[in-house]
Amino acid sequence: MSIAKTYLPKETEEKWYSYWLKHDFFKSVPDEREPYTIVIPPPNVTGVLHMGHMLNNTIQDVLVRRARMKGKNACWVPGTDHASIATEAKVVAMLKERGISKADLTRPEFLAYAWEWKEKYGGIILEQLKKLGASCDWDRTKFTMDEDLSEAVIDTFIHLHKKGLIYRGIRMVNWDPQSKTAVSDEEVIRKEVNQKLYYIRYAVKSESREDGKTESTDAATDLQTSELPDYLTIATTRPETIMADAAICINPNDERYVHLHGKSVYIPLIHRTIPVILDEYVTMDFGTGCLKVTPAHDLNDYELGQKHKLPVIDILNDDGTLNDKAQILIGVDRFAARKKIAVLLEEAGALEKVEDYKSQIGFSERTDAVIEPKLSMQWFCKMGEMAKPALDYVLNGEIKLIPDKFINTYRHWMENVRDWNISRQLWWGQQIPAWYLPNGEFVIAKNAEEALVEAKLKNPAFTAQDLTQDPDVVDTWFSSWLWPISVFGGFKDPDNADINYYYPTNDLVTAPEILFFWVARMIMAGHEFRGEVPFKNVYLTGIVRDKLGRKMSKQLGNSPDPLDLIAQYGADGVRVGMLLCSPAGNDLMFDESYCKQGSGFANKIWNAFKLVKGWEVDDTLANPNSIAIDWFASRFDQALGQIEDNFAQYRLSEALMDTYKLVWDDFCAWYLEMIKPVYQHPIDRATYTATIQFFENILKVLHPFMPFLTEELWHDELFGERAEKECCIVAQLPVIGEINARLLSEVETVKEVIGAVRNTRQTKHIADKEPLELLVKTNSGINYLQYQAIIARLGNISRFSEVTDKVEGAISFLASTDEFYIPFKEEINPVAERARLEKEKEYLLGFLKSVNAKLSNERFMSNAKPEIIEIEQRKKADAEAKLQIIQKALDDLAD
RNA sequence: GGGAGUUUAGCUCAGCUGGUUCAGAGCAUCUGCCUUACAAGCAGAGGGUCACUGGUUCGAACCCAGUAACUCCCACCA
Repeated sequence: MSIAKTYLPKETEEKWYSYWLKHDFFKSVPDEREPYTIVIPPPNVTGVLHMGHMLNNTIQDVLVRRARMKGKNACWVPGTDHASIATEAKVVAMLKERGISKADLTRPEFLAYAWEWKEKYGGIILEQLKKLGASCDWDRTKFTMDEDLSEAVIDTFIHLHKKGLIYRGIRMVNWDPQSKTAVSDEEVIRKEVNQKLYYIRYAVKSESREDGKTESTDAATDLQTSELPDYLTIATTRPETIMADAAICINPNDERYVHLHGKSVYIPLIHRTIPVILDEYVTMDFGTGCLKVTPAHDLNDYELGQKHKLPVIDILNDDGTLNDKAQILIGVDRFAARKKIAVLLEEAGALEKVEDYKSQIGFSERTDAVIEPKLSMQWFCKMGEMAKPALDYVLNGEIKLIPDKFINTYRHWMENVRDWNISRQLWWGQQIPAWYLPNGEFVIAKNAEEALVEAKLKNPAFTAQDLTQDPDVVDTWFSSWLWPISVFGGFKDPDNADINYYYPTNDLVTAPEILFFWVARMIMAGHEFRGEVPFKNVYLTGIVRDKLGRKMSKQLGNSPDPLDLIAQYGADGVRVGMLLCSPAGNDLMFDESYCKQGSGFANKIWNAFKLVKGWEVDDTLANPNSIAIDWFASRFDQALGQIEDNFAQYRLSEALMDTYKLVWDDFCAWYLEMIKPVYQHPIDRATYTATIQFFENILKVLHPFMPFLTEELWHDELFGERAEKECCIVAQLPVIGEINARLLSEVETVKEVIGAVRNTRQTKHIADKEPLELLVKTNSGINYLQYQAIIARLGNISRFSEVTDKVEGAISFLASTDEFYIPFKEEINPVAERARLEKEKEYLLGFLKSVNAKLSNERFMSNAKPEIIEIEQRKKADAEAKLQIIQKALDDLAD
């Protein structure tokens, strides 16, 4: 049987993923083992896999697989989020393509289409995750609109309403005229936009002039012909809202406008009279110092209007067109109206000037439409009371944020939390369980029947026909905040075996941008509904950016297709690639070359396997490699400790790098080269057995990072017969053994010797093939003869022996404090040799000087810790010893 | 405007309580090797004013103050 020259991921991945599924390795049911639980941040059903998902799910899979291999009962619950706004938008678009308008459909008809869409496309992203190797318990797959999850949403709504935490109120909301729904503050993205600042003149009503002189109000309609043009000028970016003005506000301290106190002005074009009001809110040196107050279309104006009891005139329809209250341009879209009104104002002589102006504008995260501040009746959830315990969990460390720099951000947000607008003007989602009565009251109930019962308590005469359910649905986050509880059925049956076993979950892996609207709210829900935290650790991943630091997005087209990457580099290669550049909590500058490095690593392992696989064993041979075996055993355990430590601190990319170097450098470049038999020669049994054991342990350590390759190799006959269910995925990680520190350190010196020999070959142009002689004069006490075989093999040394005196006519170097000589026929250039030695001497003298400076410094000696002083003294002795050797060499050279 | 973070080699990042020859790793680069596992390889080498300025300390990449650049969050003047 011939082995492929390189690792071929494709068949391997398909084969083992279905094998794992077939044997239920991802499946978890409560048992006596310690649980390890992760609930997936449910991707939108509309979603397709992007690089952010790749990173996020790679990390989760690494954590889950590692937990499984540490003997825990690992459970990773997958699922999707119904994403009301995004999905409804997709469904509306799909219907439009089919020539159907949402407006022509009844709610049940629309929902039927939506479900049809969900069934067809909703599972795509989960299928894509399988390509990555995600070891989710697919039998537990949940959807935020599953019957039981929806029921939990309704029940919690009722519960919170009863507690007085949910209320209905008029609020200025962020209105998305495109999706015709309110969106939360967090879903509004502010961008700087080039705009125009329009300076508009409002004629002052003359009859209230203090001189008593009266003027026809008509005069104000035409400023150009007015004899005494008496007007004020306001600056606005939104001239189309002047018809909604309720007042003009000036600062009472503004001396320029004292004459306007108590006056009224005419709104241009429609000639409605509005008062001039005084409030210090107005900044005198901004614009003209006169502010138009438009309570219906600006949050601050609304508050100002409340304060001054101004009427609210809403001139916009839900779709952003002007309504009849505007009196003019009725039915025209707000942006078209802006242009038209500028022309009209110009014609009326009311437009003083137009300036370019930059300002921040809110855009809907989901539809990218310009957000319209709009007054509307909405449902709210009070946050203050719930935020307190949720903040405490994080501050007292019951929930750890990784990295912890996010604690400050979290606290800042929780201390300034605002009530949560939970209603959305959509159909896709859980409909708000509120029924309105003809008298304007409402009842909250689980369903229509119970609502009627409630209604009859108010008035027995009410019938089912009198009840109208609120058409809105709850915010998507109002279902996903329950996710860690609801996926385990913790609402329907709060004492069931699953929730008792798996909850609280262990780690949550998510993006920092949803720390507030998802993570914080899950913590609130956890406290409110179960009295405990929903998870213990929150690992916050970075944003995946391209090399130029731009966020990867569809719009920019700078995001590679993850499935293409997997096809090209293999899932293992991509997983390694993602982790190589992903420090926790920091953004990662992703570049495809990391995946290349990942697949190169897979190939390296594959080739190491090929080498070992090709060996023939001869049982009659003695074991010449016991030192190498002992060394690697210690080195492996040492690395295992570092890896464990890095995992404990969630430094996944560090843990991967430790593993990478262990495999590539220690195992392949050093160990295998030490023990590799000469071509076509057999190997002894002891070395062979030890090597296979090492390899097997390496596969285990690698498995969480590279599940497919490791599983593939694991089943090779090289590693012996395995029962069908004995898979790498469920193997137990090796336990750290005793580490021989002396051996590790001596081998480091031996490596140094080999490096020096190789370096000598390079600089003296001696071919690698040409064997050399090596002599050592030991000062350190290291018994180099022990390492003779290794040195001979890796340095291509034909004769290695110890000497007691300096060797003449040889190339020399120092390793530790030991002197090494390579007898070499080429005449040594005494000038160059002297220069080399002088350079080294100079360096050592400088070094010694700094050490001595410390040691002769009284304050150092009295302040520094004893172990530090001891180290310094050892450094001194070491340097002095080396100096002596070099000085002697220099002296000899002078002779 | 308020808050947080970042700044270390060409790139991506470590550097944990201030103290080891502490200035590191991987990638990239350069040089030499097509040595029977791997050229997706092997061996070797070069590369840094630790953003800047000052301070504390026996000692600073690390602590403090200030400055600059970049990033994110929050609020927002029409």
